[in-house]
Amino acid sequence: MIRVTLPDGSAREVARGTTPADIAAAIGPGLAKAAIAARVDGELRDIMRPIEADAELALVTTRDEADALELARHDFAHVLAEAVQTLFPGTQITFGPSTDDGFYYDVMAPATRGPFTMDDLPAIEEQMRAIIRADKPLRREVMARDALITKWQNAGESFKAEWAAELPEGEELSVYWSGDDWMDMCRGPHLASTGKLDPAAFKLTRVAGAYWRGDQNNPQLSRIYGTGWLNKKQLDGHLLRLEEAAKRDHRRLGQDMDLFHLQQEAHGSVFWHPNGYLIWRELEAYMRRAIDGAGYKEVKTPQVMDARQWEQSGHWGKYRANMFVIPDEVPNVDDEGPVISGDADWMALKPMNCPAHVLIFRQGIKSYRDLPLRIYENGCCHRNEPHGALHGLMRVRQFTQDDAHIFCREDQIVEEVQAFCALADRVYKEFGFTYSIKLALRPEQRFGSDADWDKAENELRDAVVRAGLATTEFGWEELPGEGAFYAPKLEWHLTDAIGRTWQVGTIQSDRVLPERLDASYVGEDGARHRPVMLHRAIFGSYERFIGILIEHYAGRFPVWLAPVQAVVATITSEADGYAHDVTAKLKAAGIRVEADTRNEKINYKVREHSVAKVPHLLVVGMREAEEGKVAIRSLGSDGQRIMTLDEAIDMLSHEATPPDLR
RNA sequence: GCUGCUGUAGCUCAGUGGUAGAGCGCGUCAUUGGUAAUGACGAGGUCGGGAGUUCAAUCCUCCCCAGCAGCACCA
Repeated sequence: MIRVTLPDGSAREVARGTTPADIAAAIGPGLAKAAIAARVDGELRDIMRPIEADAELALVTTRDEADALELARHDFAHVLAEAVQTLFPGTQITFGPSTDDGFYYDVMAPATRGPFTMDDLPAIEEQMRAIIRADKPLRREVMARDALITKWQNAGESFKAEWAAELPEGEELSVYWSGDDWMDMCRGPHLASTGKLDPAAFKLTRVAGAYWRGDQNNPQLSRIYGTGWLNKKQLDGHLLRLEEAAKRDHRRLGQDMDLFHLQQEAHGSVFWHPNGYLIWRELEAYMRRAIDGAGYKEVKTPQVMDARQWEQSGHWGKYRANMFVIPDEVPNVDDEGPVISGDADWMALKPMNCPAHVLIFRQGIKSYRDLPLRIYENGCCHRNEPHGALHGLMRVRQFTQDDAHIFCREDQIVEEVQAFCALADRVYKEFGFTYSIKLALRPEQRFGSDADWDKAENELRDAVVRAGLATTEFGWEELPGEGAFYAPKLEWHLTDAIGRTWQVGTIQSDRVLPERLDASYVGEDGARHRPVMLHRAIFGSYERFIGILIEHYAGRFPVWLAPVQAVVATITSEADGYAHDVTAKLKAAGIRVEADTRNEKINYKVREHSVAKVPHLLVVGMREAEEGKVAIRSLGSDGQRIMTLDEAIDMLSHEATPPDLR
């Protein structure tokens, strides 16, 4: 007999090999029906898996949503794989986990056909439903590793065989049977049968290529994605959320609101339209006020530098594949087009600003009294990114960073990092973001001794602790192996209005580049010392940050950022004169305002400016003209507020004031 | 860069082996209307680029470019 302790503290003596399902049945028929899995000593397990020793047992029901979703999604993935193999014999299966909103399975289509496409999905979905309706029991079986490898090899499942062969020798591996005719190697757990899944709670969403084991050098498989839930209501809710997110897509809003465009002749580089560039200019002005107040000096450095400079900084060796390289020569003017002689020196567009900032530091002789020296630049960089990586404003080939480098002494690092934490905190809050901070620790491939890394990691950790931000409330987390090769880094992850996260800000300490580029200062002792260089950014890049803001605000920018802050719209042409007066006064008060005196009905104008997300619409007809008032209709509200022109100017001026100036 | 899909008017999209169509937008005219689309008329496209098959290609084939989704990449 073994002793099983339940969450309420009660214990039961049961025969060895009793299953959680047996215990649920013994407790009551309601629980027997509701229980879908079990936690045995904290580990999630099949409800039909026998308990072999004394244990703490908690039965899992669909009310334990996180566990239930995880189980269901994992099962959906198995059902997907079974369906694909049933429909397309010869397909090899590989790996199929659950995801944040569903599941996927990577399969290798049989050689007789190409990769799977979207067109295959409806039939696969139908087959999955058939498997669910058949309510096939999911049975766990333990097999010897070697027997399993042989079995996979015989079945022509080379990927599965390869994988099993990498698991420790002599280990027993579990497989799961779906009925008696299909199995997959899997650690589990699973629901008791396919019928526990809701056939209306999943949808296959897309097909994409994915490399075997995530390695570019391996064969590419077909990854079939699905979204999976416990019931149809959850699925519908999820699909609705996806639609809502799609409406916020910055590429769509960028076009609708006439903010920017991209075109193939300059792919990966943004054409900013007047409306979009107004947002940029406001952000730039905001950031200048921020860095001026925080003791930074702004600089501007060359776009193109000689390759020798990049060799010295190390970029030529490590980063050249992503650099735009240009010959320093006058092109021929023959009809055939430019020919590169091969004799010219190479130059390159800067992919980063750091070396140029070190070169500024190196001009003249710096004293310890000059430190910390904080050099800021709205630095326009070019990086030749893999074409498949480009994405709207989020990943571009030309971008402008809010980039600064702080040159300081060892003993100033913690203080500087702490000050940066405070600055970043203020900025992110003023844009309405919450955030978490993560510390990316030393990677496998790195420069420097372990002692140096201990020191560098401690400095960053220390600063965040002292800033009081290293708490779970701020999502503090340490990420082993994620640091840069020369230094650990702190990362700021923003959470936007609909709960998505974006990594933007960063600060990292660097002792490598000052060494390579021979930056030094004269210390109190009269000797030369190496400064430490802190690389830091808050927006990350203007392009990406604006993209994030568009999605965060769903295009409804706060007034201070809105490209057009107000429109004065007339009801009849008799009010045109008054409308122009109002517009002129608002302009004089610094409001970005336009007059709409077109020959259109007020309904039309209201609709158009609402769709364009103009924050305030000032409607004027003869009534307002005679009384010197305006009727303000604000975005997001149906009503109107009648007020005098002076009151309106006060209100708009206040709202149009950037948060840091209020 | 890899796999798949897509590329037709400014935008969203139909469509056909015999040199193209809608809605919105744009222009003109009428209308002066009180809070989410007034009506009529009109202009506008060498159907992403190149090559091939064909009497004939926007449509079929091949190559290239770009976009989308995912993968890989993002010191």
